[in-house]
Amino acid sequence: MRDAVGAGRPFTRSSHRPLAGTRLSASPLLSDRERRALDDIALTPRAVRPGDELVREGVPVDHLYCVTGGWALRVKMTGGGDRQVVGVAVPGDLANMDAYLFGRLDYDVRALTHGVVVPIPRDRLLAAAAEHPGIARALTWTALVENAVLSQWAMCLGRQSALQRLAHLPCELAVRLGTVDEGDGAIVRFDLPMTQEHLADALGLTAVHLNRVMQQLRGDGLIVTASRSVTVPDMARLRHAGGFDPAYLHLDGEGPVPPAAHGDAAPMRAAPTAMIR
Amino acid sequence: MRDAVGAGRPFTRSSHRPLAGTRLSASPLLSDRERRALDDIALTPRAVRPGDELVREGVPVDHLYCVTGGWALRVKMTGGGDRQVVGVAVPGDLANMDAYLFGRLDYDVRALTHGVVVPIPRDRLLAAAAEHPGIARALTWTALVENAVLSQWAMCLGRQSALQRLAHLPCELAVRLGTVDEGDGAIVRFDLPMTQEHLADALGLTAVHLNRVMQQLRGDGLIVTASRSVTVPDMARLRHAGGFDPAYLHLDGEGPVPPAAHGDAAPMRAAPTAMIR
DNA sequence: CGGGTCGTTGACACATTTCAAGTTTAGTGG
DNA sequence: CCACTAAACTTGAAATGTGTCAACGACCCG
Repeated sequence: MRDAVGAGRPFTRSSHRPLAGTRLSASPLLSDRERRALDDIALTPRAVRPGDELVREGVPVDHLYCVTGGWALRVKMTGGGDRQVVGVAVPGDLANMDAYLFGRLDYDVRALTHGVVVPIPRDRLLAAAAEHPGIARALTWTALVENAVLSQWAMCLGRQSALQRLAHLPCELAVRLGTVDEGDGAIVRFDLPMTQEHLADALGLTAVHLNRVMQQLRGDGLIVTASRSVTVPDMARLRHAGGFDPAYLHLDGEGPVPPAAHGDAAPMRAAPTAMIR
Repeated sequence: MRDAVGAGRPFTRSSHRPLAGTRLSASPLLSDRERRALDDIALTPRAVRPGDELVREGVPVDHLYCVTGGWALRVKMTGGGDRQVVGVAVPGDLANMDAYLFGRLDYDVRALTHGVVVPIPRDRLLAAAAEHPGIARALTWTALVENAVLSQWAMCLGRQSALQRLAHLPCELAVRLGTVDEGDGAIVRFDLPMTQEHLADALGLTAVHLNRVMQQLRGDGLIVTASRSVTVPDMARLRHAGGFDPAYLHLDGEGPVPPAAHGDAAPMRAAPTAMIR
């Protein structure tokens, strides 16, 4: 049984490599030189607290925020005031890629937990991408993966039952957190700082109904929930219940490019959650 | 009343500029030189017929397909065999951007109508993007817009009623087709070659229920449907019903970059549908 | 003219929402 | 460390939007 919280290599954040361990920086599409160039333009990490608004819909942003510790949520508001979570940023993720090319975003980003974000100035990133093709490529890769995740969410929202959706989400998160490798390991535990209301907002459900469905999942022994973490006794069974197939996450670097990667093309994995305080 | 079919400037496809009019090629992020480089690597246009499968889930692809005429749908299948449309490609769109960096895709792409696609070899595109920063940037832009659209769909699927979703879709399509500019013009008509079943699959509904909701929209005078086209008597009213705000489409080039664009940085607009046969 | 796709209807089942309490848990300040 | 308060989680009963099943009608193309 692996554990995303306690275990994992310690998350070293020498101030010279603020992006180390980050999904973007760990991309095999980057050369070491490019990786360094990225670290060079990153600003000094900033602590965030639960509920902090990193980005507000419609308000100009000129930084990309790379979440190196804690979680953040991307949220859209419907005209009627309903909330829909359209993205979850776990350690290693970019919270607002769109800021790379869009002046203003059409969603909010809020910190879900205490955490750390590394701001990356848009203009310097644009310059870096222009100079280093690998950076441009890694950014596109990131956008395309987000795309694939959103497509999957759309499929779940449109065509799966509440139970399937709720089963699907932890499967995805476990993989993205690096808690479980592609093979469906046995018993897995990880932090899940989302409240039931957050989960409902992500899955297009009511908090009330989500609660009931979650009880069902618990009753079936598919998940065990502690205070703010989940244990999955049998990953294979949960995956089956949620119709989960990790292919869409494109973890295997089955990319087209026999990458220009030389040096530390380490297998990508999210940095373990590094809370503040 | 503008009309996307009959009207519009004729779609000239001099074999030397196969991508002219395309969203990618029209990007203000491209210099003329880069635009030419794109055209140079494009292969000769290929005619497709309704139902043709451009891409199949899991099968390796090494071309991006730019739809220059007709429509194509991106479709994901659920484990239980249900269909979810996760993307609509109208003339000017890339049908399978992910092929740029992913070996295999996690969705199918099928031609919805007779049409024309311009294949772009992945490896040559990668090389071109490495050489021309503007191309890399335009590709990322494309991916980010797709992202924004998917987020919006997720919000609709998760939090809007059947009626709102059905009202929302034509609003989006009208804008993407260039049938209506940002301001909400008055009366608008355009081709909508999707069957009710396609629409249902896009909106996460049953064909039966979609039919009923559509009757409601018709009854309210919000849309008028002809054989395979829609007329929107009052765009503002339909937008209101669907909670549509075009901001997420990022049509206004409110980008960060006082672009390197010189020369024909024409306002982007989809090429009018150019059917074959 | 015929066959198949597409659209339309009706009656009914059911998943999910709504409303309106409770109960537990976590966070905060004394 | 306890008390207190707000946030999170549960529960029940009733309303409703959407799905299901099954059939029929209209249209288009060959």
